[in-house]
Amino acid sequence: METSHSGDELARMLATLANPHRMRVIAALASGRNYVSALARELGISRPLLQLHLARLEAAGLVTATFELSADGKAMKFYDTVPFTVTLTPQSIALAARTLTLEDGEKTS
Amino acid sequence: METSHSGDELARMLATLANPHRMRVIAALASGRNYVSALARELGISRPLLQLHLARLEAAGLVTATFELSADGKAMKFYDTVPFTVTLTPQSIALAARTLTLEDGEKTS
DNA sequence: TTCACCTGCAAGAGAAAGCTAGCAGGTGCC
DNA sequence: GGCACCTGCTAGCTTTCTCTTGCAGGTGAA
Repeated sequence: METSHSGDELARMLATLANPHRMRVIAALASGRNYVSALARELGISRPLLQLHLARLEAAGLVTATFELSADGKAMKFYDTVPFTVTLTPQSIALAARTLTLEDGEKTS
Repeated sequence: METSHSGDELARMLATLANPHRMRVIAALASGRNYVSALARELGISRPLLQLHLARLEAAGLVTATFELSADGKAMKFYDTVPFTVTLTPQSIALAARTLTLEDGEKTS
């Protein structure tokens, strides 16, 4: 399930993974799905902070969210990891760098 | 030449790679070593800026620097890429997350 | 109703990253 | 000397990231 990424996608993915909290979130979800509040308790961080990191992980395509109703009718948002495999080498980075957007005047249209 | 990294090392490596300029530096050096000023011209960025990024890349262990004297006696700093292979999966991240430092009271000594 | 649980959002402060401008040193060649 | 090239450093601004605090909504159970 290897995906070919554009340079910008790869950069955003790496920036997203390069954070201790988000690494721990991936680690926690890799051993089983969970919902936001329980995950916050498990990781020992505040729920708003976790939601911020989950939003970034989801934006980078590293986790997915599913809304479900618990047995007693509570609306709960479950998160899962998205399987991915990215191999980083000088060559793979050189390849991705070819498709990087010019941060300045990108749109020529 | 795969290295096993601590969680902190991996995080710093990812943070270092997650930058368009630094990706381009890796790309440029992957096709051949070069010295600072020439590399700055090739990439179209200012020399001080490039030096900043090179320092970060070197700190993350992704490039190495070698001081050499050119034929006409100029002191020139040549940079090379360090071969590396890092495979990123939810599992590998979960493994690295186990060795993450607690950003707060890390030293118990 | 009150409590315990679930969710979402946003303002504001503090910390870190990114970049420029400008200074310093050196060499060799005309 | 003056110019062209090489290197190194840093003060200071701007932008981005990170995190807390505090508010809003909802449900079911005692």
